[in-house]
Amino acid sequence: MAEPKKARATLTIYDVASRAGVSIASVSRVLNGLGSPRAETRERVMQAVRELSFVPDGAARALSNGLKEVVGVVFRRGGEELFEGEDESFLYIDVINRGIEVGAQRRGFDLLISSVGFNDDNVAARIAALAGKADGLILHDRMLSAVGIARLADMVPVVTLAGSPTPTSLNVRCDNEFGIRALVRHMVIDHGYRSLGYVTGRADSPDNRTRLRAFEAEAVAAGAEIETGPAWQGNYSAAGGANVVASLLNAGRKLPRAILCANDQTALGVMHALAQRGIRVPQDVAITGFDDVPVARHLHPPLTTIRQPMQELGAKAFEILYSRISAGGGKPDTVLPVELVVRESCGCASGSSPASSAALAARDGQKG
Amino acid sequence: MAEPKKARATLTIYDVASRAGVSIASVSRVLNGLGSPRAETRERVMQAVRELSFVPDGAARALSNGLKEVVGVVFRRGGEELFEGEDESFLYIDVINRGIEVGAQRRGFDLLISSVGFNDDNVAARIAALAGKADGLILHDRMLSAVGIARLADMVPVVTLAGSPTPTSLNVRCDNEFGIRALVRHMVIDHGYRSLGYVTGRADSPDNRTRLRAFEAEAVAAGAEIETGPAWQGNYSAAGGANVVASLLNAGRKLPRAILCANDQTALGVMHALAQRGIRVPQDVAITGFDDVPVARHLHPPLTTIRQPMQELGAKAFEILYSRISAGGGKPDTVLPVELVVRESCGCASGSSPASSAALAARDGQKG
DNA sequence: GCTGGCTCTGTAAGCGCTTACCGGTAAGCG
DNA sequence: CGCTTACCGGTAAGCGCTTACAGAGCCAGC
Repeated sequence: MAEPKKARATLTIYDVASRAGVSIASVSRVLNGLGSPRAETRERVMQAVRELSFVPDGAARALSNGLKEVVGVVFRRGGEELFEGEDESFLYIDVINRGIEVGAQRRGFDLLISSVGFNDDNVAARIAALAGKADGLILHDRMLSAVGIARLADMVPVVTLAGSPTPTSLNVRCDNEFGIRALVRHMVIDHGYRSLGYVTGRADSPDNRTRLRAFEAEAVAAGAEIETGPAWQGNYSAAGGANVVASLLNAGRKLPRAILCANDQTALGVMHALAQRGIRVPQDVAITGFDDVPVARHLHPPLTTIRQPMQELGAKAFEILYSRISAGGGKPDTVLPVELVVRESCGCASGSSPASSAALAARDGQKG
Repeated sequence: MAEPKKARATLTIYDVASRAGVSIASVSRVLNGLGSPRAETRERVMQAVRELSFVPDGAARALSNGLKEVVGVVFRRGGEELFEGEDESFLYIDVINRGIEVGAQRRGFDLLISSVGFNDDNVAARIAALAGKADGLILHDRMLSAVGIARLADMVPVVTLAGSPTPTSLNVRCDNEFGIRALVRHMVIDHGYRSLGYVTGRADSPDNRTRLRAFEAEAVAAGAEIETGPAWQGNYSAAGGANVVASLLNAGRKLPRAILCANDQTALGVMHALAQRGIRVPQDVAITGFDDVPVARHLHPPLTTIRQPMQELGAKAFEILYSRISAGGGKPDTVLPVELVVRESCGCASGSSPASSAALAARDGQKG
């Protein structure tokens, strides 16, 4: 305590070395557990490190060994008109990020995150700046055009989420098609609903297109009537979902018996709009989501949805990026399985068994 | 397009310089907008940069000018037994982080985030590693002991959230006391509830102690009966809240007319437990939260709570850290105002005016 | 026509770390 | 007892950038 506090004039490995009476090389070796320093040497270094509260500078380290141990993560922040002024839009993004973090920590990496506003101007510049600070980038859905991604991947390893691989970037996604098919089968075969609607996500999302196509194909195959088209265009936000219902109703259209939503947030908005008109879920209209975000189970009624292993998705994305960083190469497109989560918004009773012929059939279909 | 792709053998400023036919100093100056390069020089550099897809290395830059433009953010991830196996626990943390990010972006900083599991062993080491990669750290509530924080602040500028300043670290927090007082007054004076319970947060949280004290003081002042004690000990998680209610009920205790919860997550758990027992909110028991997390308005009934300007809290924390980084010094303890948000869980009717004598009185009390 | 003063550009010295390489010391062997 | 072998530890050369300093043109003025 008599120790006069070292002035905040950056402490370096030289300070530690001189205090311990050894060379900087020894300090470095002790700190990194390399070589085989004598016990005494090690102890003196550790002692000095403790006394000085020394932490090696990450930038210098990175510069020296060419590895920053940082992965950049870019995602889109709210942006479009917000539902009741709030930003629930980042719910699922955060779950994925958590997964990335879990994977990263296993390798001593940290996450450098940067969210992009919907109408930020200098997006490319910001992402480039981030790229300079990281060893690789993970891009959430819809961050950049395919060209933009390809260009970016020229500078730094890139993994996209729920997108498509480019010649230089890798991609990880969930099995959307299977999920939608399971949902449609549950609604049509298990519940016997004959008319289905589908509120889409943003038109520019690959995931969205895949889901819509799967919906149409499976519904037709199951012999149900479907409603789609411009009136059913949502945008992955709760506000988008609410809008679709409001417009449909205002136009005097009759709602189908069941409405599948492109994601849980959309379902949230749809249910909200339905509740405002006094339409009951699932008695009048059954609703399903997609994602299984944390709040899905807390809705009234609890939302039947497709669970994407989002945390795993993030962890996988990191692993792929990591192996690309350290070894190069890597599988261009990785698909993760999804799972039907039956709750009550589809019309199933609380606590009833979710095991259904349709779900199983869909699953078999996937396997076969 | 004939251009053979530069091999991924890190592109440097030298490559750009030789391609543009200028020196590396000129490249650097152009990239940073320093000096006054001739238009032709600038153009040639930019051209080369574009052609090569060059991005300057952040580590080298940081090493050279002593600024990484990175803030480390540390927070605690779920950890305790999770409510229905999910991690809603990071809801409010993410809002704060978003605020930090907004502040950071204004200064060209990015966020390096690292969450700490509840029983991770090497927490101090991980935080130290993070410190090495950042210019400063923002620590969420309950990350480290006061001693640990002080030690950390020896190495790097530190700002804590909802904690207390130490001789070397700064702190930013919300006005908990005012919030609790406003809530108590609303319940006792506006609604006339005579018996109040308070489900606490984690015992080791400064915020929690402040809130509990304010609750007791204000309730007594308002002439209400209060219930506290070990049976009311929560832990800021939904599971904690649910447990308190379950234990109380199992012990045959009668619940007070109104229950204030240490935060929204706790309230979520309490309401869930109440619903399972068939106890109605707010008819049988009124509930309030604290935080106003995004889902609070989507609960049934919508949750009356205290809105903490969490995003602003984050932004403020960054600004304070930034000025500390660039200028040193800084206000040790910053307090942000909070606001009563009246919804329905307290017993107010949907859409009724929140303006109340109690809230205003409490506000006046604060001003005076 | 030559010099002083400007402007722009290049050279080189670090920033704090890792690590290849080499020298010194001690132990092992003939 | 002298030389080899092994083992530690120290010296110094970068990693890719910024920037102080100095040099090279160029114009204006005497």
